[in-house]
Amino acid sequence: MVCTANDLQGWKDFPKGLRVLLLDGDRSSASEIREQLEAMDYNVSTFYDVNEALSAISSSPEGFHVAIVEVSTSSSLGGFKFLENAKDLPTIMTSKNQCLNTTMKCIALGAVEFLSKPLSEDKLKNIWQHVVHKAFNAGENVLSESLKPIKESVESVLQLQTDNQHDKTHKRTMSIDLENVSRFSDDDNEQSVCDKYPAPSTPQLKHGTRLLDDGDCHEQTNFSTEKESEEHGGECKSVETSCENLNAESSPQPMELKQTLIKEEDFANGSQGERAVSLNPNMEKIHGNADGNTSPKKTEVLNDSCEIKANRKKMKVDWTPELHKKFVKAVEQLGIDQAIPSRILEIMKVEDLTRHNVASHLQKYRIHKRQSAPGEEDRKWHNQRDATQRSYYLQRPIMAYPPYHSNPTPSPAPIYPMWGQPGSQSAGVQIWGPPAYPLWHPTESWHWKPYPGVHVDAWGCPLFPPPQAPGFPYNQNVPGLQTPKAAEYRFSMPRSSFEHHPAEEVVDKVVKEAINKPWLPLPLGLKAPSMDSVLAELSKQGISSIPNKGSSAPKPC
DNA sequence: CATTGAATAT
DNA sequence: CATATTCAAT
Repeated sequence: MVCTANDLQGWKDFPKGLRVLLLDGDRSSASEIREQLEAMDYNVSTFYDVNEALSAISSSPEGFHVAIVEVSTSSSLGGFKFLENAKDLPTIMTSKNQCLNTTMKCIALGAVEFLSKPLSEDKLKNIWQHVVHKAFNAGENVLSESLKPIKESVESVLQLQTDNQHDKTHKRTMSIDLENVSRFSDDDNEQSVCDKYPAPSTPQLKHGTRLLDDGDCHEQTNFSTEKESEEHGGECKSVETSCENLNAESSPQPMELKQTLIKEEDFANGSQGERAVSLNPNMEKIHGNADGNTSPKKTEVLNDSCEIKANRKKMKVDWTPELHKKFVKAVEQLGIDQAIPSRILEIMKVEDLTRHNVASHLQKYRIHKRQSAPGEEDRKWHNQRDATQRSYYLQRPIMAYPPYHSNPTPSPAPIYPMWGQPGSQSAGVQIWGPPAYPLWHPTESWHWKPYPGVHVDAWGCPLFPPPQAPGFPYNQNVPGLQTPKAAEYRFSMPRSSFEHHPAEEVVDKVVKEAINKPWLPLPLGLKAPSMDSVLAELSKQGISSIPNKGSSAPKPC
């Protein structure tokens, strides 16, 4: 998306050669600034006198893209004069003393930005944005010749992005893209805003975006799944084309930000396709499905008409296969008992995913796990009929009621399906570890969108429980259908744990686990004792009264 | 007050 | 449907 190395690459050269008019009465200051600008490969023309600068502009209207003008208290006249006479040139005012009044006046007079001195590379590096902004927001008629090439350049870059974005992401990601874009913008802001005062080069961005949501900014979602995590930094730049220009005449009360909010719906709906906003009418995202499971990339452009931009509220998370994969991986890594949203989130490291997002997905994940036979490869997303019917079936054996729940009624209740398995990476051995639950293969089991399960139907159908272990919930795998891992498990597991008696310590562990976590299914095919039997056992032992909850469950002798 | 999982809404 | 949001319990 906006931030990939490639994209950035594309951007990198653009500002170079930008023609900057520098007007500063203080020679040393001027040369200092000039150096900084030139360090960024900007083409700087220095002037020490307003009139000279203005005449230069008039004699060469297309000679400059942007101006940086000093407006010191002493010679303020010059600065403002320039501002008033060079309205076609995006002008950035600078001053050593940042008095609010001066700042406001500058802005009111049409300055695109006010930067307090000393100027730093940080403050200067983004000045090109004003140029782009101008290029896109000025009416075609007003667009000076010098800006056209820039506009074209930008357009081509954007177009490029679009084209390049074949990677991943889904179709409906468009909306997300938008998200991204704005998000990045924000980032930019944050960065610049961070360093002390507001020296950001993109004032418009600020208002535009922020105010709107802060409240729920956490809800963001963007993913470029994978990679981006690495390239964070602050290199991403986004073009902002906000519409609210600072009008020269507006008086000192810039605080008036009225922005147009866009309802999420706009995005949601619009994102379907037409919503491309924009600069470039034809910008759109392109799907590319290189390899089966990757999805297309998103792309976004912002429109220049005054309405897009900001609202980046929370868009829906698109659980692409990649993302889901990460999710699953995390879940597996954590193991069933630790797979909680916050942890999963940590492991996934997908920026902007929220705990809520994960929780929600986790919920779905668990549900699916529950429904599909525990050990297999997923399958069936479709025959819900089957799924539903079977679900109870499958679950029942696995459930472990806490002892006091005697109620033998087949309620779908407290079952905790093992949708996640301890350690997928750890070979079979691990299985024996702590939780010691047999692995069934949760992970892949969950076939995500891309491919429908293979032998799906055949699979965990409750109707065809594995011959060998009707009562053994973990063994529902049907021989031919399992994945290699599953098969492996099948062979190794049964052997040690069933054909022979498991080692004592193993049993201990398992029992311990079972006691500590009564909500989990009992391992080893054990069934929870019925209340009656428990009571009976207790009375045998001379215990007639039950403590009532709190106190731990009766140990399975 | 933060997290979790389930229920419910969109 | 797939996600998000809300809710009740920890």
